[in-house]
Amino acid sequence: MYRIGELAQLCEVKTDTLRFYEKHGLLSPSSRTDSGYRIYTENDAERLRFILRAKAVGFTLAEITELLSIELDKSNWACADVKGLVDDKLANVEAKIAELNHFQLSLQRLSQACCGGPESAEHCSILEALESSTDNIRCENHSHTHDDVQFTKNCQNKAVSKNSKEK
Amino acid sequence: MYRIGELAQLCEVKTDTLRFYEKHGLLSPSSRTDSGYRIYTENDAERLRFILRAKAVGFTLAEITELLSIELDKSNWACADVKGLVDDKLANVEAKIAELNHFQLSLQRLSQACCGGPESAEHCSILEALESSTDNIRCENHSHTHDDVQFTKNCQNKAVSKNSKEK
DNA sequence: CTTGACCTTGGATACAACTCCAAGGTTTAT
DNA sequence: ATAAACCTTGGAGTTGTATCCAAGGTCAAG
Repeated sequence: MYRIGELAQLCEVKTDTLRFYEKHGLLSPSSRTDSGYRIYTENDAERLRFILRAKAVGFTLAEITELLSIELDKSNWACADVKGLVDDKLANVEAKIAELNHFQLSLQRLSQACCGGPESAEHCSILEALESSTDNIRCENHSHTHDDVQFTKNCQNKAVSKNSKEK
Repeated sequence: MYRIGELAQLCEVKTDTLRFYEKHGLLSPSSRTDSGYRIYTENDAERLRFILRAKAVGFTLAEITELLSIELDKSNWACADVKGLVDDKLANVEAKIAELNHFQLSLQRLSQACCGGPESAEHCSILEALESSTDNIRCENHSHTHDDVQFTKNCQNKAVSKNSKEK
């Protein structure tokens, strides 16, 4: 039997979070003291751990609600139902990964095109790429020959001095 | 010169979005008609395209606000500043990818452990994994020998019938 | 009997990026 | 002159997941 603060500490969540889960139907205390304090059983703690594990693999609270309703009535559900939820989520996660991979690639290209040096950003390849089509990013070396003397000034060299934070 | 609806159509956003960007300081029309209609110039349209391109590589509106303030005052910023924003974002995106990859792996393991068949979920490996440590997921075949006769009933076989949706 | 740590409730706030609505004014086409 | 299509404003709603707050009740120690 735990009071809300005890369960919270045990599972490393905040009491607010437990009340939030209760309000949203994920986890209600099995009973209350006469004075109204929430009392959670070991069973409730297990349910909370179920929730937290499901969160840890990426499920949203809405999805966890579904999982919980299956969990409480297993015999009326098929493996197919459960696996369906997992596979839907997987597809969902993979779609997000694909989007982020796209962002990553674009950002890498932008980053590579820019010297990152202390020079004025007036001819920064990144800004230029954002000013026109994102597709054709060109290195600062040959993007602007506004000053032929500084031909190589804007690329590669200066970058080294600043980027000690690269792992 | 565009009215809000024209610019919206041109750039495939909603008029609400343009007003939203204005309210948040990203893009204001260069002028208004006597009756108060917003009037956007070609310059404004370019600025909008800048915003949309930045969004397309993953920047949030807050980050785009920074980019725009650099863009409007390039000579007082260095390439390092711009590249810094890109690299920060890149790190950010990569962190999210890492998290999602973790979700993906967990979900794949869960999915693989479950037959996905029409059998009762009473011994579903996915639910069992969520009931206890997420780490040791075992296939339904050997997870429960509560009924030796049905040893292979719960795995692999039935899955084929349902999963025609796998691409 | 007071202090401090705990608990209660309802409601507000936060983030991101819109999206929608109502009530009314303007423009354009017929 | 009137209907359709456009525009204005301020403000509310959405999704997801909490987090925080204020005003007050409860409990155990000293």
